[in-house]
Amino acid sequence: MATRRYWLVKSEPGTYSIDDLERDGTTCWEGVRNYQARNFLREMKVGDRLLFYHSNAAPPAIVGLAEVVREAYPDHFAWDVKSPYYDPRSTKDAPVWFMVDVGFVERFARPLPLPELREDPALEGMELLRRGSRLSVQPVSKEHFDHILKLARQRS
DNA sequence: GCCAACGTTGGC
DNA sequence: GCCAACGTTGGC
Repeated sequence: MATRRYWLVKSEPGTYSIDDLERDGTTCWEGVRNYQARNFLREMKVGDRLLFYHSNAAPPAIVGLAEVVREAYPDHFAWDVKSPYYDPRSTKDAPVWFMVDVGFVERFARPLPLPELREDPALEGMELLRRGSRLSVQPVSKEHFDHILKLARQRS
């Protein structure tokens, strides 16, 4: 069996929040329109863990945990002219964009705000913390992932 | 609301 | 292939 991998995915809470995922149980992760992020989506395996990050929030924060429940398949929103994610380059015969399905695992009792993460030497080198980092789907090392779970469970 | 950083587009 | 212009992301 392949080793489980770890990722971080961003979502604006006004668009889709961890509370929405908790309510829905599972959802399709549509709308990724960046090639590097897409390639990471396609590497995901069922059971991989996802840190759920709220971007454009005050403050931005890692707010919970999700898991991959279905591996990459074509993002049909790209075919829908009425969708904000419509992209005519993607066709049913040759899909360009993909999505996975994700399932709710937990909402952290203590969200981890970005400024706090930036100050943590144990997270040095994490993609999220790189200056100017905009990647909405990114791999996370096991060391960083484990540390973040530990932080989420600490009493403040 | 501002703007830095980044990815993409398209002229040449 | 270069690179300027543009649109978007996302922190602040």
